[in-house]
Amino acid sequence: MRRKVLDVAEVAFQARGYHASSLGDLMAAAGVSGGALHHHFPTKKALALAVIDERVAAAVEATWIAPVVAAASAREGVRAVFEAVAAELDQQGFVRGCPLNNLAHELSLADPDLRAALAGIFSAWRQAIAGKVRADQQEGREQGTDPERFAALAVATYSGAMSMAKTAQDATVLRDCLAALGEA
Amino acid sequence: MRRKVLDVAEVAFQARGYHASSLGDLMAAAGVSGGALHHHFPTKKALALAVIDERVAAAVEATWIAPVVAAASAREGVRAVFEAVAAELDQQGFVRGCPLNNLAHELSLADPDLRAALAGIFSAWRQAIAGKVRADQQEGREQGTDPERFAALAVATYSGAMSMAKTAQDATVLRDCLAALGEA
DNA sequence: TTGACAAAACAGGACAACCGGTCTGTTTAT
DNA sequence: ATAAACAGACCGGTTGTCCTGTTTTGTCAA
Repeated sequence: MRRKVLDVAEVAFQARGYHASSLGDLMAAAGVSGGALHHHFPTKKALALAVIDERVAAAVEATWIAPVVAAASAREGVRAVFEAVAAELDQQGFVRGCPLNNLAHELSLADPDLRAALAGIFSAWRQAIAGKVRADQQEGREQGTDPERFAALAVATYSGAMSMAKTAQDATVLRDCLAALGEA
Repeated sequence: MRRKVLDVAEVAFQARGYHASSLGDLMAAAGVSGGALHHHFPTKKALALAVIDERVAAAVEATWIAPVVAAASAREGVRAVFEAVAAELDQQGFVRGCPLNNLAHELSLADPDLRAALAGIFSAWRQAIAGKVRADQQEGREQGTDPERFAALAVATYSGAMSMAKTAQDATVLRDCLAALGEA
């Protein structure tokens, strides 16, 4: 039951946003009653926090952190993620946007607890990339690059490109940005 | 009257978002009645379209397009905008986010007309930057850069950095990204 | 294994507040 | 005199929270 609600909320929050997803819609989609929903998540905010902590964090880990950590280098990892996401969006034919950025945009100014949870995920993401750059430097694969700044640029570029791709419903901008990063 | 409503809606939509800004709140803040509001904007969506077409477009023009067009080069213009925005956010001590990206995130999947209006602003923004790069190339100030890709990267990086700055309530990431763009 | 009991999970109704849109009447501007 | 602008009431529907009652699950002792 709890998992059904989380599954449904994760999808709805990404596709429509938090405010535009009513508890009624989520209950109907998950096939649960008000009593059951409120037993597991006493308030709508509690549900959002659970989605952020359990689902959004996991999505960033799977889409970004794990591939970068496992890649031959940070640059190779970033390139691979951009390409994988662009290919996946092309195949889907629809761009729902980045789960983290979709919620971060909507909720960062709305609630400090939600903002803190979202900020924590951004921070972990950036630290993972910066950590990989440092490992690259120690092993001679990279030099002259500031790890924190590289990480900030990678996360910002991806976040912005996903926003643009969502508005344009076209994943080409991801490839354009990757090419421009390679050139610059 | 009409202008008061637009003023108030522009601020509320940026600060809280469209769905979390009720017409009641906007009316109270603008000091107008329901009759007056609906005379000028028959539906909430019409109000959002007006804010996008008249206020968001103007903000992107003032913050980005005009300075880049007037700069010595596209790269100099991009640098100057990042720095100016970072400085302004530091002075404000608060990050509300980019008016275009805030609404684009919330509304792109919610309504095709709103998405089209937002996409149009992104497109004009990118074209202005790409056009400046082309002018630079013709006058020998730039070479070997793909104008469209450079523009995509500049817009994406700024958009992503503003999202991150809003979540962190800290403008440092704008400077980090600018420095990383300079290095890369 | 069974029965008793408690806790957890679930169903679904009630509630006040809120929402955007519709509409009639009044005021203001031309 | 007429059109535009404005006031504010009304409406049905929606919303998240709160709550009581019922069902299911877990635990324990006999």
